[in-house]
Amino acid sequence: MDQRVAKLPHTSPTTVVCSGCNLREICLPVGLTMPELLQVDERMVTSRHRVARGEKLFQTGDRFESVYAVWTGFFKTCIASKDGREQVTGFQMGGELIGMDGIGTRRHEVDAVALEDAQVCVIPYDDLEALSLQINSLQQQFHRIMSREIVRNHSVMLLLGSMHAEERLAAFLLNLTHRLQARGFSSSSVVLRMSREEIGSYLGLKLETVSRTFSKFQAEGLLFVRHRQIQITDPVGLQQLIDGGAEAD
Amino acid sequence: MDQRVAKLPHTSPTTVVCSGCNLREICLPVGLTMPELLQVDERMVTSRHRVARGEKLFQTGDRFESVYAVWTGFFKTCIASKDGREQVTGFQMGGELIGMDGIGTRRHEVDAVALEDAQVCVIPYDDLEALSLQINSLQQQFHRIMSREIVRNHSVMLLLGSMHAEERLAAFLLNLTHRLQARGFSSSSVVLRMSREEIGSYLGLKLETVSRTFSKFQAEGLLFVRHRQIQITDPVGLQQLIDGGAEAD
DNA sequence: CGTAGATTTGAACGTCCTCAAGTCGAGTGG
DNA sequence: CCACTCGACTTGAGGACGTTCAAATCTACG
Repeated sequence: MDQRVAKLPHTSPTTVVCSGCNLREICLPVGLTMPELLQVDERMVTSRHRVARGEKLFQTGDRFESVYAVWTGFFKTCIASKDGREQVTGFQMGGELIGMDGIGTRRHEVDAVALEDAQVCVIPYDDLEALSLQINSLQQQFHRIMSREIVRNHSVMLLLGSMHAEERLAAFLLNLTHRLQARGFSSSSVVLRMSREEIGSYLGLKLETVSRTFSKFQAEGLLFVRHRQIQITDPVGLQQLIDGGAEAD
Repeated sequence: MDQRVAKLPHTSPTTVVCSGCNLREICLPVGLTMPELLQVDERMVTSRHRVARGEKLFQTGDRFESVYAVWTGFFKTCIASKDGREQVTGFQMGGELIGMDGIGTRRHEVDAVALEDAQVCVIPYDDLEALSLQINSLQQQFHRIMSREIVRNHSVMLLLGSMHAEERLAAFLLNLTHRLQARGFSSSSVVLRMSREEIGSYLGLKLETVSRTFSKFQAEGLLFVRHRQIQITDPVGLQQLIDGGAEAD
């Protein structure tokens, strides 16, 4: 459970090509021309790793060498303070980048755990930096991704700092469905890949509160819950819950 | 109050040189060699803006054109949701960069407000990108700064998601004093530049709770409070408050 | 010196947490 | 195939922490 997959012989030497990847329109190489894409294929030595459910892609303190693009599967990233507190800082799905936390210190500052069997593209950071110096639009895209990560963090702060339990869970669900929709999945039917406790950690709530809030949403006709299977029947209602939540202000 | 300073004729055409700046060791150009620094001076057209206390350097929705390095003064950045909720996402002091939120969308995603009369170095983003392509260590440094911003956000999430009021305020104060110390100021005597309400917004607490917690800290002999003047007498005690806060886990 | 805004403090309330018990479902071995 | 077991989830009751509402105090600044 605590052995790192990066050390296991899961690396596939198979030629990994961005140019032929179905995720290239939402992943790192968005906006690159075909010649640029081919350069990326050739010079950004990209291998793939498999990470089994429950295993870590990397953990806090590991030397930082690569960033990872999720190809298949689903991850969480989390930090733990000395005294055992854990905070989930994000959930990542296909086309999203993991590991940028390590650039600053050259050590990873979070744990990245696969919530289901997953595959990631390994992007050696030195190669990425080197190629960024030559492909203008790659540099731009990388900056955009980091910037969006910062903005995403801000909205989590807004959520944690000023929203009530119901608003947090509603915002979480809508964010999840929007991202799934962008990947061609149903926006109403979701199978959660994470436990109530992990959702709670991300949202700053206890698992019981998450569970209760799901039940309340169901009682109010906003969705159907059955364990990790969620059917959202009233996304507008969920959105209104968020928008109207601070009218008193 | 809501007019943007960027549009006012405050820009100083005075030659602004990173190579001669007292903050160059903690600001963007950390680690650059002198020749590289001179190139930055020459090609990263850097002017300065004055921003009066209470005025905005930029606000949400403004077109993104530059990032800003705080030279003097003190800022807050915050986001507002439609329904009037406000969340302070950070406080910035000398040597820290503001505006990276705008890279992703080419629009600023936060408001940046001066909490005291301030001066910032304007770093046109196109110039920064262009020069990053030529000065390897500038690119690296910029990536490091964005990465650290992400990591900082993570620790705010930990704070908001799993800490109690006292722990939050203790963590806030220690973070502030550490940053002031790195800039050569006393780490025990602090003049807060922000109101209780702004601290509360950052920490996900109401201003009354912030005030009460300050009073409690004083009663416990951790510090002296007198309005915005803070004397920290027991930083170790504050740190223990944070470290020991979740022993039950 | 007066006023507006910031801060402090008190009391009652509400949301979420804690603790606890019970339910459900997947995987396992008989 | 079914009973068993473990972990995940649900639900209830009581309590804690932080909020809300209110009033008093203080400071800065014109």
